[in-house]
Amino acid sequence: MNELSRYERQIKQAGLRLTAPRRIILRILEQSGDHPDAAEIFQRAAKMDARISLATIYRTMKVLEETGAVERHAFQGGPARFEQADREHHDHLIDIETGAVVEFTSPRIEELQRAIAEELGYEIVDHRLELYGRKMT
Amino acid sequence: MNELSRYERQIKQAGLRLTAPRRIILRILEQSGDHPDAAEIFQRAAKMDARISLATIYRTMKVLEETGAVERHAFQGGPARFEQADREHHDHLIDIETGAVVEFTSPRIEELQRAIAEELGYEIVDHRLELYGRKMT
DNA sequence: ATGCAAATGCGACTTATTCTCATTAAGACT
DNA sequence: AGTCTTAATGAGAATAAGTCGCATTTGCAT
Ligand SMILES: [Zn+2]
Ligand SMILES: [Zn+2]
Ligand SMILES: [Zn+2]
Ligand SMILES: [Zn+2]
Repeated sequence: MNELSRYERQIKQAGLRLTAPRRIILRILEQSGDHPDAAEIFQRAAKMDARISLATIYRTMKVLEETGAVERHAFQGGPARFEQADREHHDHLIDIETGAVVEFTSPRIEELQRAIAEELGYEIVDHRLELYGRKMT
Repeated sequence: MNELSRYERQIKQAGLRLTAPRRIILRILEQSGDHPDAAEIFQRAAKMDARISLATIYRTMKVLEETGAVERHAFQGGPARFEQADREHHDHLIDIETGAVVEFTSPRIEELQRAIAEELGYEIVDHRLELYGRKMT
């Protein structure tokens, strides 16, 4: 009866308990192709188990972030948004008209960032690159 | 007696009133070489005129942002931080140990961003590039 | 099956920011 | 200088996002 998902295994390996709320939240993240915020995850979770509380969503997101299972983004002003972390690193372009989030990667930008930081005597631990744009006609 | 600063002129040209609180806040921004948040600006302003309220700081920062006099940054988690907008565009590296903010520019990254957005069919309206790092030993 | 610590639910709290509304005061016009 | 109009302010209430304290529940090692 061990049908543990990649994420469920990650939880256990971190010495954490695989509780019902965590299972549900992990399932939601696996199924989401978007970048939901805590309130959205809460709503989706409520459909599977109405007992789950918003505080648990926040706590779980923090735990998942710490174990490396999810990534947290804080786009312009809005609440934190999350996505699974098992994908290749990418950055985001946000459509300022529709709010749509487009993902992209640029090895050259990544390398330039590294070089810039190094020149300043720093080692990059994390970075954020967000482009805000509007569709060209 | 018309010793209007660049910013004060900007305010008037936007059809806004040049009030005492606005003068004070503008002076503070002119003198700050750092990236203060609303609370810090409030404290500095209180030294010049104790009547000024925090709500006015927030309102004024919004107005100044709209008139293009200041730029708003939202670094990792913390409150919004501001700086004058009359400088050359630059991005930021934040020291995760000390909180220090180092500024840098990279024409190559800027150009790459433009090219990426264009390829995706977008025109960049704004962007954020923040590096979070720790000093190399 | 039992026990204990970890995790949860709930509400209170915090932090950052915005809003409401009565009062003040810029700036325009005598 | 005095008056008027209305934008801007101060003070505090309200809101939004997230965290915390604590009694209760529950995963899971024994
Ligand atoms: Zn990147
Ligand atoms: Zn993404
Ligand atoms: Zn830039
Ligand atoms: Zn700067």
